[in-house]
Amino acid sequence: MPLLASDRTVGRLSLYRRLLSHLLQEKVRSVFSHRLAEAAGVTAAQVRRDMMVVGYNGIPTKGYDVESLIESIGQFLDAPDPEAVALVGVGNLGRAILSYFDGRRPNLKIVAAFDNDPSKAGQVISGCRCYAVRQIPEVFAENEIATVIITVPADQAQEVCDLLVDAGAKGILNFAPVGLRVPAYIHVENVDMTTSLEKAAYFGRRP
Amino acid sequence: MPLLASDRTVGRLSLYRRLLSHLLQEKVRSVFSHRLAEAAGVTAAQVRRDMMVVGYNGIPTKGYDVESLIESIGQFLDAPDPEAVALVGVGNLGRAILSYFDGRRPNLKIVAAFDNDPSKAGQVISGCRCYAVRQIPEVFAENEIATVIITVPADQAQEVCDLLVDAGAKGILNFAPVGLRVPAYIHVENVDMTTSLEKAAYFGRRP
DNA sequence: ATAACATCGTTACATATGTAACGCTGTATT
DNA sequence: AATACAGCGTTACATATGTAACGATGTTAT
Ligand SMILES: NC(=O)c1ccc[n+]([C@@H]2O[C@H](COP(=O)([O-])OP(=O)(O)OC[C@H]3O[C@@H](n4cnc5c(N)ncnc54)[C@H](O)[C@@H]3O)[C@@H](O)[C@H]2O)c1
Ligand SMILES: NC(=O)c1ccc[n+]([C@@H]2O[C@H](COP(=O)([O-])OP(=O)(O)OC[C@H]3O[C@@H](n4cnc5c(N)ncnc54)[C@H](O)[C@@H]3O)[C@@H](O)[C@H]2O)c1
Repeated sequence: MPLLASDRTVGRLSLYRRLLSHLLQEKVRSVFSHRLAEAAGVTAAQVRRDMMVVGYNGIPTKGYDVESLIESIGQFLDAPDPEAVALVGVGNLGRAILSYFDGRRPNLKIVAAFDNDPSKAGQVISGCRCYAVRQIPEVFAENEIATVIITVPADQAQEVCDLLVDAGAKGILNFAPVGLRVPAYIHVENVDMTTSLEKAAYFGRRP
Repeated sequence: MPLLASDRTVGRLSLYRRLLSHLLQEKVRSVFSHRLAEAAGVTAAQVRRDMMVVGYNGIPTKGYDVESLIESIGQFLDAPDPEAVALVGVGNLGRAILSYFDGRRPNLKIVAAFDNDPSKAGQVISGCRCYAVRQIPEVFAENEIATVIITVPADQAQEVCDLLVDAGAKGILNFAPVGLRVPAYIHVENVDMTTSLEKAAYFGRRP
């Protein structure tokens, strides 16, 4: 299993897996690179090339076996054991995300939420328990949390980020519209909705 | 003003503008490519190259004038007149987005929200009026809406998308985890949070 | 005034990413 | 059993994107 996979490739693999899961729900057993490509919005060659990365082999005239391909992508993308995820900032967006991920990916489950609003502590929102910010170190240690989601106001994001890194976070999904300063070994994935909306408007205008 | 700008370039320009706005709030008048690059997480050469695209010229030893650079990027990215945006699906995520964009970008304002839940129609949420789905054509025509945000459940997204395209949408920001089928001249910008979270986890694990 | 210097704009180069071509493989059909 | 063929894996190619190098330029200090 090669350890090399580009950012883009990982993104597509994640997408393929979701599409394959839908197919499985519809009792589809096998799929050709063409069809998977069409659903993902890429070329068939791209799909086949991505399969090389995960080391999965299809069968000519049969295509890919949906179930075992999901399994293979999982082995490549996921950690060996289910992973615990934490979210910080139980506001409008944070609550929406908690409800969205509730029960969605068993291997990547949000098990703890943190907020500095005292009234949040102790609550259970969308199946996720809320804690005070000062409890981050202990909860992270108990659950071996390495992946976190930041949904606090922009002016609080860096401060919160530092706490999370100290507590052992390695991968950060950041929704605050600020560039976080982190050590080199930490990975930050930014979701920038303002930029996305401006891109939609720009390219919608100029085809 | 060249009409060529890659997806990535547009994304960075949008980011630069936000960073520059922050600088302006702090009364910073001018900025060097190095500092802007650092804040954006790119190289100084990248910043200078991007400035070529918008046709803006800085001054050696002075750098870029913050205020006029914001103006130039705006002329490049934005439509000549303020643009109206619509959102469909006033649920958990939709409401969070309405509150987030409320009064943020004057040139790109969410003026209408749509939902098929009758109790939503007539409400005003975060300064945005809600309508029934069947009112899409008239409201789009009245406000010349070309950019839309889709936050309906996945199994409703394609249907809603078709309505929006018929009503004149050109740029679509899609939060539903499905690949939308649209005519070639329509631009779809997907925000895929599941993929983003899986990427954060994957690259956090393997540096 | 002029020389020194930091930064800019631009061109040339390097890497990353995506596309297409091609031979191989396994199934189905006669 | 032989043959046709559709799809796969792989390699080679094309394009897109990012990085660095270099000469031009304007400001500041002597
Ligand atoms: N709402 C959206 O759709 C949206 C879209 C894009 C980006 N964002 C960004 O996401 C972040 C959250 O947005 P929101 O709309 O949910 O805001 P919000 O104000 O509704 O929620 C923020 C939450 O963070 C908590 N908080 C504040 N400081 C904290 C701290 N130091 N430690 C822990 N918790 C703290 C608050 O108590 C609150 O519950 C912001 O940075 C915003 O810019 C939001
Ligand atoms: N909540 C999140 O953080 C999150 C994250 C990523 C993606 N998403 C995606 O965003 C979408 C919305 O998520 P949500 O959590 O807000 O769901 P939600 O159920 O809270 O909201 C959906 C809203 O859409 C409305 N709706 C349903 N069908 C409609 C139709 N045909 N026309 C108009 N309106 C319709 C519903 O009345 C409801 O108000 C989903 O596709 C979800 O997968 C959500």
